Amino acid sequence: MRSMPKDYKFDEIEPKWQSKWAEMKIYHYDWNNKNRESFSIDTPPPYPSGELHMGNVLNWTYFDIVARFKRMQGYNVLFPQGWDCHGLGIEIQVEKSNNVRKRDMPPDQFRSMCMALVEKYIAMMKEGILKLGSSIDWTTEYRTMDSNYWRCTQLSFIQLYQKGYMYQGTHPVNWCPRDETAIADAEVDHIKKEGTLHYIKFPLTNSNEHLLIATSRPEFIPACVAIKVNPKDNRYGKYVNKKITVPLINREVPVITDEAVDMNFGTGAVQICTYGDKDDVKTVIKHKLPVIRLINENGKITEAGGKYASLYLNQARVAIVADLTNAGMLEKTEKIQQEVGVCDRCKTHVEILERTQWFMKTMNLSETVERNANEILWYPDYMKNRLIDWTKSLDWDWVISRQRLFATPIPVWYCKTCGEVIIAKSDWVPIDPKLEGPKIVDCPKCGGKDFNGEQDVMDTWMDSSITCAVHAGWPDRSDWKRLFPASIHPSGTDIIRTWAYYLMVRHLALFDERPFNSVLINGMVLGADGRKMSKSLKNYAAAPETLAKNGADAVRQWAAGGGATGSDIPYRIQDVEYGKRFLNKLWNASSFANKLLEDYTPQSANNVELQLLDKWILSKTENLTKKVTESFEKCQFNIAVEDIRNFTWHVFCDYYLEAIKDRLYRPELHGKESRLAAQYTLHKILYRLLQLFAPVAPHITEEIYQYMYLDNKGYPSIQISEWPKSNSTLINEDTEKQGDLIITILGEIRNDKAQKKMSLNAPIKNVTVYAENEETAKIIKKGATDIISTLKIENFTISLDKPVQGRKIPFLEVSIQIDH
RNA sequence: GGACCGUUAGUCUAGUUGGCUAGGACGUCGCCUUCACACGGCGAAGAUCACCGGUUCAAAUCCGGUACGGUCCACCA
Repeated sequence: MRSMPKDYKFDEIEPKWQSKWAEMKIYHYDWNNKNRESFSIDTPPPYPSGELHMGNVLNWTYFDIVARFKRMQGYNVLFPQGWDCHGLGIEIQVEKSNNVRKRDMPPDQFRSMCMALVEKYIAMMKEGILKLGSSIDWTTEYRTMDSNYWRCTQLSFIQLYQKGYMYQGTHPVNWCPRDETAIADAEVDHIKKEGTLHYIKFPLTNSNEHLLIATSRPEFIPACVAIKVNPKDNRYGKYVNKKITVPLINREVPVITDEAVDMNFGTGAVQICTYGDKDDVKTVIKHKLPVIRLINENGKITEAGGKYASLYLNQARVAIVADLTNAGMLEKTEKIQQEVGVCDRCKTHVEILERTQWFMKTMNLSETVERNANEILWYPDYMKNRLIDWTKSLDWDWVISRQRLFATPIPVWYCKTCGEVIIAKSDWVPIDPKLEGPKIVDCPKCGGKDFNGEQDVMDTWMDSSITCAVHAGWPDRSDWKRLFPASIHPSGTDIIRTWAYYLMVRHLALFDERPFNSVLINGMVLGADGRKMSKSLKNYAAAPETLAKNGADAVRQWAAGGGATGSDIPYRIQDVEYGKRFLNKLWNASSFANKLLEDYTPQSANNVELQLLDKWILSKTENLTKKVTESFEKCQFNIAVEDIRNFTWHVFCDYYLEAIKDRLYRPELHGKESRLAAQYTLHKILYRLLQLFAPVAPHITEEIYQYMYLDNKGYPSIQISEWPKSNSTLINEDTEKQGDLIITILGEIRNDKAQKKMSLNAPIKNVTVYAENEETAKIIKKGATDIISTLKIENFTISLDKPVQGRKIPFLEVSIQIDH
């Protein structure tokens, strides 16, 4: 035991331990150790988008607590870290910051610009993760843009193709005209917007009558293939199966019926265009209507648009509305609130295009996904509904091809002669078919010798939805199943429908096994005002600044204790400051205890006779241990943190430490045995509190451990000390009740002093405690010295007579009379 | 429109198998410069636990309904 400095300096101690832990290699997963059970964390590979934000802080704190807790419990913990590099986000930022367009430059050059930006962002985020004290095994670090990761992603594509899960097809897909790529449903956001509903006359063919249809997208009139009405709509019965002439382009289309048509919206007559929205897609399939390709990849009208060809959609809209007005076909317009699909990266209005794409068959996995979602553990449980509901709501297979540059290539070629699809062999990957041909000479079908490499690349989620297998060592380690399925998969409420879902379908399809056995959900970080945290709302807190100012252990307490797991958590600086003050309290209490234990050796305290309050706090500590362990097991970090802090501060410091001071200072009065018992208890309790708090605040607990317990306990770090098991033989309800009685009496007398505006240190002349029965009197007697010495009482009497006056303690069988 | 979550003191929040005399933090007020800590201690005020009904000896907690807020999903062309 060494003496401790007066103040706790987090800015010196936290970095010190962060580097020492790395040197000690205590975070390594030990492949050679087969005795300890494995515990694997499916760490999310974050999208490098700049500096670490408070949302990351929340997530990384959650699963770092799990990692540290499990390590102390003796598990062989795998805590890897990767980076999800590819994607539109980076491409858009590179275009903006360099003022370039990716189509106007060599793809390789653009790719390297992307990689440079990603590396810059990774460095920023990594710094933040390190400063938070995350116990990551950095030897596992990977990037999805690395060739080795490409190999994994491409290999999984090949294997899924072989299993019949990957296919090429021509179907309508969501399309972002700005980014010129297909996107999946999960990448479409919906925003509320004011639109204009146009009431347009559609003349009945060979008649003077006309149908009035209402549409918010008149620009799609050239692609109108039908008009639909509700079969129950009496207004339109006579038009059904008749032909209508589409205005401006004079094409004849049928009037069809569909029960889905809302008779009360607009005019109850709807134009079906290919494709104005997803509903059109359904109608076209259902009624086998023809498809007119009105727009091309960048949102311009095609030849099919006649005189409007080569206009952008919004230009065509203006022209068409003008023409309709001139022709007297536009009856009126009105404003409506509508919700439109936009690209989640660039917020451009999403169109629907029919183009040949690669798909993964996911629809037939929905039931399996649902069953597995029900079988695994969710923290909190109700979050499973998010995945199940999403799975049930899907109606298209997953489109996995993208028309982009910064992504994993699809390892496929096409024979120039016969069009045969050549899928890469497993040992060809990683490979970029844009740069290299297939490793065969002749087309296996026609013998042709020329091939076109696939230009499309994979959806970023194709990279990140195999993390569970890759983390475990697939495809290179034969024993990767030791770590698969992952023990825990952390996910935010916002990415359940993407990451959790895609992980499920990919692994189920590839390995016929679910990827993880439990899911830990974090909510979103809100600003102090309860709204979503964002720079534009001015409620943004910068994580690096917060960490630098308050230290990781304080910020981690906010993350762990700021609210229930899974719920959104506002960022409150008061919570962080409270955490800081708690650390200060813990430090002071520890350095005080350290002083009181200077002459103490645990060996000397064998069979020491414990006093009531010693047994009392020992019993309470065992109960605390039980409760905290259970809370950590259930990922209820907020409950664990609150229990540990309240106990440490208010039970341990305010009562126990105060009560034993006199026994420690004056052995001549209380006896050496009593002093030793207090030291024994103090030594034991503080160690337990440090251990319980170590997963939440690893730095301060380590520092104190090193000063006070290293020699005695022998673990090089408290982080690998054995997690305490609650010792039920020390739990005694009677002892706790008796101790509580003493504490209550102490409190009452303190209260009396406070009301009389006395200093707590001021001596009291007489205190008489009236007990209602002998049993109570006996208990009070056991704690009498603690009461007397803590409160400086000169004459203390325990009486069995009924009191006439004095303080009556509610719910207890005593009352107190005090003279000062 | 559907699903899920929430509604607890001035503010934020805990309360997960019903036993609560509703816990904590911030803020407010009063007292205490007590030999670990004023980044402290002791205390006070402040809550009809959204509302209505039900089950129960007992409900913040379980059930049904209503209102308001949030999130996700689906939508009106």
